[in-house]
Amino acid sequence: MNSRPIPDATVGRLPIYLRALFDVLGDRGATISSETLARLSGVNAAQLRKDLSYLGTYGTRGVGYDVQYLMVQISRELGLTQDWPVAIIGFGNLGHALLNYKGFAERGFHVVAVFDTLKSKIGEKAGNLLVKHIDELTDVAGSQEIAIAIIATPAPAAQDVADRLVEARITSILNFAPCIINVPPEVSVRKVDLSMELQILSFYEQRTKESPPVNRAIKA
Amino acid sequence: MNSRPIPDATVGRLPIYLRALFDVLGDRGATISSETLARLSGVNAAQLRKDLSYLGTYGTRGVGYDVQYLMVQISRELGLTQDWPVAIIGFGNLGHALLNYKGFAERGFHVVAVFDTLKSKIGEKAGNLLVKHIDELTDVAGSQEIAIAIIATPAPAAQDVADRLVEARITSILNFAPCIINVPPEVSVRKVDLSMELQILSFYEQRTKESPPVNRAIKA
DNA sequence: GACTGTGAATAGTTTCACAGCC
DNA sequence: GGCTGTGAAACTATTCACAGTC
Repeated sequence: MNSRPIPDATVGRLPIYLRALFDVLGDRGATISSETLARLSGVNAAQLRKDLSYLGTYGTRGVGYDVQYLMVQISRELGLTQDWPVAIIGFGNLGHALLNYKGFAERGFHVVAVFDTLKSKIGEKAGNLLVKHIDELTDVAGSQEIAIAIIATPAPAAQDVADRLVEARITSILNFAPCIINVPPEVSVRKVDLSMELQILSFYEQRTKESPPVNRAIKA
Repeated sequence: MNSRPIPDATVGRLPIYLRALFDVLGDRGATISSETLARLSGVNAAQLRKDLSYLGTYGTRGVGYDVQYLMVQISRELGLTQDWPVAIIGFGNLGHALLNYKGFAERGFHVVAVFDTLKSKIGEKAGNLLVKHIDELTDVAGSQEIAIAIIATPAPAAQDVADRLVEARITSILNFAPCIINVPPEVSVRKVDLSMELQILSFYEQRTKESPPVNRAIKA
């Protein structure tokens, strides 16, 4: 079965598989079994096979998956065969860290513009870019064909930034500000909330302290 | 129904509710309906009510939830009524951003130690702390009773750091390095992978470009 | 009348287990 | 024999719809 809808849960794991394949990438023509790739990815082998089966029939029974070929297929499915120009809004500590993060370029994400509102930051050097005022967003986004933006501002500014992003016809937003932003339904938002992750850890930490240490595999 | 197991999916949403309540926090005794709180949190009202019902019976029919009281209950459930000393391993860009992130302290997470391996970084100022060599991890973690650590190193160093954390009896790890780390089952790990989030956005972005713009609410 | 709490229904996800192919 | 692909089973999560309470 090859045709459409790939479950959201599967989509969320494809980048993990891709990373694992990248790490294991050896000779041309090397293959990997579902068992091995699953272990490297921290999932169950049956789940890995089912996930991959949504993309197509890329394995060979009795042999496994061709590493290179599988990487190409997953990349294509994720839309990583093209370059994605990305904008970062907010050039504080987090904005700096994101700009310098090597993992983006590896996957075809190129930061092509950095915006802020603070007078003091406008014109500052950001890698080989200059920080622009957010009023230039629509112009720059249009001319550079930016579809993806990263919000790295404080929470109070996030909704205003989101509104501007929507106006600039950006359709995918990664939000690091610790708040919910409202956007029209055709815009995709993903949220990374740093303190949220710690709170979830705190929950399980407390649990294991209360009762005798019991395994806790955490998901989602 | 009050007794135990709170679903993982619910635990993952409690911090969102807490954030929304915090934002709406007004007068003493103010109440909020499941409808309103759900909207602010970006979830369905029935789901919110079911989630809260796992914690106990904290609402009043015909009225809603007392904002302050509900915040206390959620905080208690998440283990946020105590302070959590936290260590950051890796003092690069991301380590800096995390150290300066205000959202942690708000929820009782206090960075009490920062480690690195680079000679040049040891002794450097990190807020009101000094960066220590990772060899001191076990000593410091023991004396400061650190239970939670954040890995903010490059990927190749992450597994070694994780092993040291386990040895230092740290039981909760937030991993920002783009790789899977192996730990014994009694240790909780959560992973934040920045480029993974962009890859998932890329998938949905590509989808909407292929077919006429269709709503895409993304979860997981 | 307004709004919560929750069984029942539905939808989605994971795991099992094995047929089918190399 | 080894390993994939996948129906069926088991489990988990979400949503509906309404009885119960203020």
